[in-house]
Amino acid sequence: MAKQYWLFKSEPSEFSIDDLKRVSCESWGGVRNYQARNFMRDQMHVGDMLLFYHSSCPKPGVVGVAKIVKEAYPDASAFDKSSAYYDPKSDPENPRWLMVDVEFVEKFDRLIELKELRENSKLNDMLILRKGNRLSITPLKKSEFQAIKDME
DNA sequence: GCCAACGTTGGC
DNA sequence: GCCAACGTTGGC
Repeated sequence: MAKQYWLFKSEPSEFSIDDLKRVSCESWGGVRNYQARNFMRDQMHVGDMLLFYHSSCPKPGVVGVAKIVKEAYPDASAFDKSSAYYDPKSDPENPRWLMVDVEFVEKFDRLIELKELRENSKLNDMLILRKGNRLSITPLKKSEFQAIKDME
């Protein structure tokens, strides 16, 4: 299985690259979008690499790298009434929502801002740059992953 | 199965 | 805080 590449968005006020560095490994729960879930369920494998992106903050952009260390499994927060991610329609017998575990790899020496991503012609097709894109998990081409790493 | 209304996301 | 874009819901 060829290694695949992803971009994960996170609001740094909720969970930042520094948080991931501190805990080293985190279960990526709370995804409540079918497209993003399907990526996890159907295409994500142990060893895949991901770029960590900070969204909804003063300086959105890519801040580091992580990798998948556990493939999709049920997101228990969907069954937890006290959780902000509780979904009464997710049946424990047939869980609707999934999560993966990600492990910290590196924090970039600098933030690669959204503005710079837009200026890089190698990234013209990147989903995250498309207007109105709201997916929290998007696939990346290897060339895009590499191009962004090279911008550091 | 259509589609209007509504809620959420996320950049600015 | 605004607003464009999108996903989801629910009435019909």
